[in-house]
Parts: sequence; C-alpha cells; structure tokens
Amino acid sequence: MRAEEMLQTLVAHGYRLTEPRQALLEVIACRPGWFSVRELSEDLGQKKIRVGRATIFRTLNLLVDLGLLERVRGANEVEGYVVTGAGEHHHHLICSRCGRVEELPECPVAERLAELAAERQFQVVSHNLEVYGVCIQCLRQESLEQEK
Amino acid sequence: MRAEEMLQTLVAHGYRLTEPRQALLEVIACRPGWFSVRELSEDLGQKKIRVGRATIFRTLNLLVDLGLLERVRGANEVEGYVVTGAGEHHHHLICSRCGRVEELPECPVAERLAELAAERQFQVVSHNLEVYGVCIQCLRQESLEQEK
DNA sequence: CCTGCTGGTGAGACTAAGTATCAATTGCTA
DNA sequence: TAGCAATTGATACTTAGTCTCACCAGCAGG
Repeated sequence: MRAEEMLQTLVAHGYRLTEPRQALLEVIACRPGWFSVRELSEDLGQKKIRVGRATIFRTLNLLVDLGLLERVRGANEVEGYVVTGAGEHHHHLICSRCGRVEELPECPVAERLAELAAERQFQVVSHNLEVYGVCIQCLRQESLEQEK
Repeated sequence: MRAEEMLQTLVAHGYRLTEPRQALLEVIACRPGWFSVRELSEDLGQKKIRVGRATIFRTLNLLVDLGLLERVRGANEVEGYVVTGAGEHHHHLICSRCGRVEELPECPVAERLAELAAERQFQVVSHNLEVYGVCIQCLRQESLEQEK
C-alpha cells in the first residue's frame, strides 16, 4: 500500500495532513513487511527527519485503529507492525529468516472455530493468527548455499 | 495443572528444586488463566515472598521452554502467560471480561492452513492462534445485570 | 554428615515498547 | 489571514525483558 493511499484514508476520517504523519507514512510504505518501532526510528534518523517518540506511537495506534496496520509479534518474539491492505480480516505468513510478510487470502480458522466455540458456548469477538515459517525465496537461497 | 506436577517436570529435566522456583510455581498454579508478570509480582508481594525480577523471568522462560507455559497476548494487548497442560499443540479461548482461558481441544487451523501454505510454497514451522471473546459465565452475568 | 562443584539467585543497570502530561505549534476553516 | 482545535515534542514514567556478576545453596560423592 502506498503512502498516498494511507494519507487519503487519514483525511477521509477527518484527520489532519501533518508533516510528521506524512514522513512516517512514507517510511512505513517503504518497509516490505514486518517492522518494529525501532526500525522505524532508524529509518527516520537516516532520512534526517525528527519525529517525537510520542507521535510515532500515536500515529501507529491511529493506523491500527483505521485498519491500515496490524500489531504482530514477529518471529523473534518482538512486537512490531505490518501494513495490511485495508480493514478486512486476514492473517499473515511471517518468514523467520527475512521478516517478509505474506497475506493469506482467506481465513483458515473461521469455519472450524465457529463450531468449536459454539460447542463450548464461547462468544467469539475476534481472533488472531500468526504463522511462522520460511518463505520460498529464503528456501531457495538456503538450498543454493548448501550446494556450495 | 498443580504446582507439584510442574515441579516434577522441572526435576525430570534435571533442574534443581529451589525455593524461589517453588514459590513461583505455587503462585502460578493459583492463577486461573492468563496472567501478566506484574500480577505475578503482586501475588508474591502479598505472600511476603521476595523473588528477584531476573529469577521471575528466568523461571517463566524455563517453563515456556518446557511447554508448561505459553506466552499469550491478553485481550488488552498486554503480554502475559497461560498455563498449558503439557507440551502439545493447542490454542486458547481468552475471555476479555474475566481473563479466564479455556483450552481448545483441537487445532481449528491445521488442515486448511497446510493447504494454503502449500499453494504458496511457504514452509510452515509453527503458528499461533489466540481467540478473544466472552465466556459463558460472563455472558450469563451480563444478562443478569441487564435484567435489573 | 560434610564439602565442593555448579547451577541458581538477587541487585542493579540497561534496552525497548508504550503511555501520560502539558505547553507550544500548526493545519485548516471561516 | 486570524483563530481555534487538533497535533506535536519534550520529558518523565511504567512495564517487559535482558545482562552481568558476585554470592549462595542443592545435591552428589566421599
């Protein structure tokens, strides 16, 4: 998702189009997959843009609320975020090697979960699925290295 | 799971049976469901038992490694832990009201996830599912309160 | 029962995420 | 272009979690 689009969404929800927000969105849009707040700060630092810590978190929360971002615990157990198309329900395949994130086109839980929850009379409000593994690119690279 | 059993597991794996570990396990065993480190510390404080921060985290990590505990992000987005029967694969229904945790008897993801991942040539190593909602007890209580 | 080796502990400093406060600033609208 | 409300940044704070290092205590072997 491009920075432009995210800005549009902000404006559409009545939020102001400020300098720090633009800077943040640009940096976020450049990140291919999962990122931590630390990485974000570093990116900003490299671009010589100063944005206060508080603003970073405020903006991240905003984006999460709007469904543009999602909080995801990375493979290394570190908290971070992932850009998501829009507010729809979805899950991710997270590569433990490169941190890249692929979106799952459908929810592999929905059906069976509904049944199980009904059995136990548990009212499901939401759920959260994170899948860890190795993506095809990293698998290939690995087998190349082993050939040497 | 009782504190005794957890101690047995520790010993069976060659770990020593120390004072702080016993104290921690007892407090953990008393917790019905999800708990944060903060709650744990408070419980220890109330019982007038002093255990160093480092030891708490060491022990928690140990228990996670042994599969007796699991790290779970609570409904309020706070990190915490949950006691799990043993090292097997399982998931949880987490009640956002009372924090109680029910174990799911089967994994509602396994089948469909395997298919989806195969399609995209992603090698799944592990996955993590957390389900949030309201448990039957809290639902009942709620409807009682509304009747008034 | 005692002793020593080694695993375990606690204090404390450190990293990092995330929140709260509040005065100063800046988008936007009229 | 003036003004108001939304936004910002500095700063201090909370909590999770790690690391180090000197000290301590389980437990095995005598």
